[in-house]
Amino acid sequence: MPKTSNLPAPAAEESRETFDSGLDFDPLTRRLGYVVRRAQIAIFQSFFQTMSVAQISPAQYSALVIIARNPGLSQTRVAEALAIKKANFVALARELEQRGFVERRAIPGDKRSLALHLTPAGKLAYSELDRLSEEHEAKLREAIGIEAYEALFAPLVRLAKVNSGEASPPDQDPD
Amino acid sequence: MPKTSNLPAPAAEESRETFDSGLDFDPLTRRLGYVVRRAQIAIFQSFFQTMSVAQISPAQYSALVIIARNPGLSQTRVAEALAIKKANFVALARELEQRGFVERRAIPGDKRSLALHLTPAGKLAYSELDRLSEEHEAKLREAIGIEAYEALFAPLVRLAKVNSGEASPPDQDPD
DNA sequence: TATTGTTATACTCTATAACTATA
DNA sequence: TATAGTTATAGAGTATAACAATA
Repeated sequence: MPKTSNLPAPAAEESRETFDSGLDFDPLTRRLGYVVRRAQIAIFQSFFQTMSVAQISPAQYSALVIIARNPGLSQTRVAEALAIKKANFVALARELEQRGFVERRAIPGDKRSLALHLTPAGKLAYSELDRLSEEHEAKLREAIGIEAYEALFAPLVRLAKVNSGEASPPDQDPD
Repeated sequence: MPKTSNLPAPAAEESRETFDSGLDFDPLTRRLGYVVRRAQIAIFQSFFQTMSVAQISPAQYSALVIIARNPGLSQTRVAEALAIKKANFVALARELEQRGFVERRAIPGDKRSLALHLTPAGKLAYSELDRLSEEHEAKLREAIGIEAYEALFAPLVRLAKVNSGEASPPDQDPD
């Protein structure tokens, strides 16, 4: 077992943590977008490693979660939930269907929509994916400590909603 | 306040903040990769809005910062610092050169390398970009509060280094 | 008219291989 | 042989427009 270093977090003060390569990253380490992007890339790489046995991408996994927890949604609704354009969700849904994880059922009321459900095989795969992804979370927790880990979610979710309402800055020139 | 335990416990309370659309996002809101990705997308969109007057992308901005703070680096070194493949950095560097922000100087010692420097126009543009990007940071700070904002950097930088050393998990089957 | 699923398409990012000129 | 800059290329991811079937 790797030693659980629960030292009181580095505290960030004046010696702000930076990236390797010994260069001056100064303003960048204070640009949240840059730091979040670098973290996201690293986390996805780590995710691919942990999930490699399951051959599942982050996007596929997120779609399976939404379908598993909200059975019967239409493709458009699932795409909206994931903030994916419905046109781009077609290939993703088809892939999941061809792998036998997802079924598209015709709906009585509306002949245009297709209701998405997990197949029995999909449910089985999903429970394994849930276990693997939780294993991945554990790796991330160990990397940064449980308090820091837990503290990240709320602010990041709020950041994800930045822009949600606003569209036009101070001075707009309509026309 | 959540008690600081380092139990492998799932903790995570019950009322975790989630995304809009009223659907059940349950495991996803506990998947750091998903939350970080959604935040990154929103922050970049916000960045594009704030920086629209300067017509600069996050990647271009990050390159300008590295060149401004570390004058004389070769293209390969700048690309490495930004975790961009040197092949993909060519177009980026060329764009910055054509806009008159960056100059590529031949080096006396090595005829292969090109040393990158900001031009006077580049330095002028950079100071304006610095102002605008700081303005953007202020928006993000206001969105989530300054304490949460400040607390994000250190753990995210550490997350960005996940994987940096390790390549093979516990059980590997070489060949 | 509006909406669902779909196709086609384009544009950006990213990853790999290979070339050239130097070293 | 190795390295810096470059080209070409292929693969993802994403965005828009448009279409047929249905509402």
